[in-house]
Amino acid sequence: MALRLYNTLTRTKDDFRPIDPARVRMYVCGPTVYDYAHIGNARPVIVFDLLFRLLRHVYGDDHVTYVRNITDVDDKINARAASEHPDLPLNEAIRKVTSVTEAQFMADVTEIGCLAPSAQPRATEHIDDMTAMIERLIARGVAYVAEDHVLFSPGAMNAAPGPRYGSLARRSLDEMLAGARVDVAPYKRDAMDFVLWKPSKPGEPGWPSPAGIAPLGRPGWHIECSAMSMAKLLAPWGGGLTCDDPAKNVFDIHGGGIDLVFPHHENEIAQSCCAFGTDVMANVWMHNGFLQVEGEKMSKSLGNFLTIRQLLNDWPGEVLRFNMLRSHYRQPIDFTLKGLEESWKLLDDWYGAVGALEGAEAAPTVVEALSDDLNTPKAIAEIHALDDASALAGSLRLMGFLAESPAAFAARRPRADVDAAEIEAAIEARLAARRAKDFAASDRIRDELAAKGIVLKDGKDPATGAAVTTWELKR
RNA sequence: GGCCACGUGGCGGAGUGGUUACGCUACGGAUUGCAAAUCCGUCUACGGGGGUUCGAUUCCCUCCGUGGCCUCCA
Repeated sequence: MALRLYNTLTRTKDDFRPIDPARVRMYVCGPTVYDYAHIGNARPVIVFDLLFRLLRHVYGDDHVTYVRNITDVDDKINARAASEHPDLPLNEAIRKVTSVTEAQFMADVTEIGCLAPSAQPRATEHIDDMTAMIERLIARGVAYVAEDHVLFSPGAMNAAPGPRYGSLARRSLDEMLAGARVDVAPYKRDAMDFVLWKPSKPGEPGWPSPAGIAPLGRPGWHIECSAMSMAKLLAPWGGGLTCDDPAKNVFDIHGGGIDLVFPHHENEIAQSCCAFGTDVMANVWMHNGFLQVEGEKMSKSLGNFLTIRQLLNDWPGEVLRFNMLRSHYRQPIDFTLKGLEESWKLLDDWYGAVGALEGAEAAPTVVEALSDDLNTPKAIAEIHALDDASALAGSLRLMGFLAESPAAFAARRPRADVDAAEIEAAIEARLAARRAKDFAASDRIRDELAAKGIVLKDGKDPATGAAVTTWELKR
């Protein structure tokens, strides 16, 4: 069954063929660890986790390498560290902020059903790779030193043969210049030049600079992904700066949010392609659409800024995950309470239908839907069409659901403020009244419980035929 | 201002140049002492206006609306 993926680079949906048929290599831009991740951040994490699971299903669990980086060098981290731990030396405060935030992120995404990537490199662990790459870019004439900065020149890149700057975003340099709104730093030769390395301010974290620059410095944002993808996805297979074979310096899939297309991914491509002499950095570029909350863009000023952690207080992680996958990953998504309720109901139904089935296989129809550029709405429709509990369980597991027992999932419904024994007693009294055909009393008891939000479900014991009543809290 | 997406029935949400996706809700039936739950069934759509076509929700143009990006912001 062919896997087809939409490629932002070509704007077409094509059959996916890994460079190494036995080894799929994927890189996804991960979080900047300065604060709780919000639900918008969760979208690419969930989407590419699903792709990771599908690739493992198709190619085998041990034949997919998924790298998701952690950005731990950033101005926002510095600012947060300074304001949160004013008593500590900045570097220590930064370590504290990044380690706490990273642990929180991992806990959050684990709870929404995401497998750990094969590797999660931190930017600070790959500074040497970045400076080596920067040296290479200078040597190749596409980067230059100015006032202790190192800048990449898209103009120089486009003056040479090879890939064009702007081909991912489909914008020419002229168009970008025409749209530029921001003041151009004086040390730049050209407005489009972007920073590879910059000097650290006093007190900021700093590392030995490349290109003979004396002061300590720190990397620009884009170079880290070029360096870390090289270290984790090229070097282990013979690629990297010491390899002069362009064919070994390309990996399969690069993913992230659609807002990263420009400038982040465009710049990554420029850096990696110029450093390695390749035409592409990765063969397939995948981008997930943007997320809104209750029809509005999420922002702190609107007061609708939802962190994953806040949502997990009220909703099971699988409900958040399902709600996210109800829309196709490239479409915009509107995250709403109504949608979460509906998602929870469906998961409840499925948990009930599946029971305690173990080790089931996914339905071919579901795998096929997912193989068509992760068409999750179609996959969900196919799940609805299944009449076999085993295929249902297998299909849901493939998508990262059913991680807990039906009982554990059912217990996630809030019922803290009700007295179960009291309700059971009322139910017994009602059953007695019904047996006595005292329906007025029976209905009164039911109404009283309903007023407390308790819904009764009448049934029969399949063996004895005796009346049995269960209850749950109204949603 | 420039560039780029998206706009489907009460709601969510796929898809397609001509034949009811699917789900939730609502409604009808079965069931029930009556309900709830369950099962069966039913209804409503393709933002506005032009164009191409035998035929467009699907292609093209335009307008409106929403959103994204435009050099360090996920």
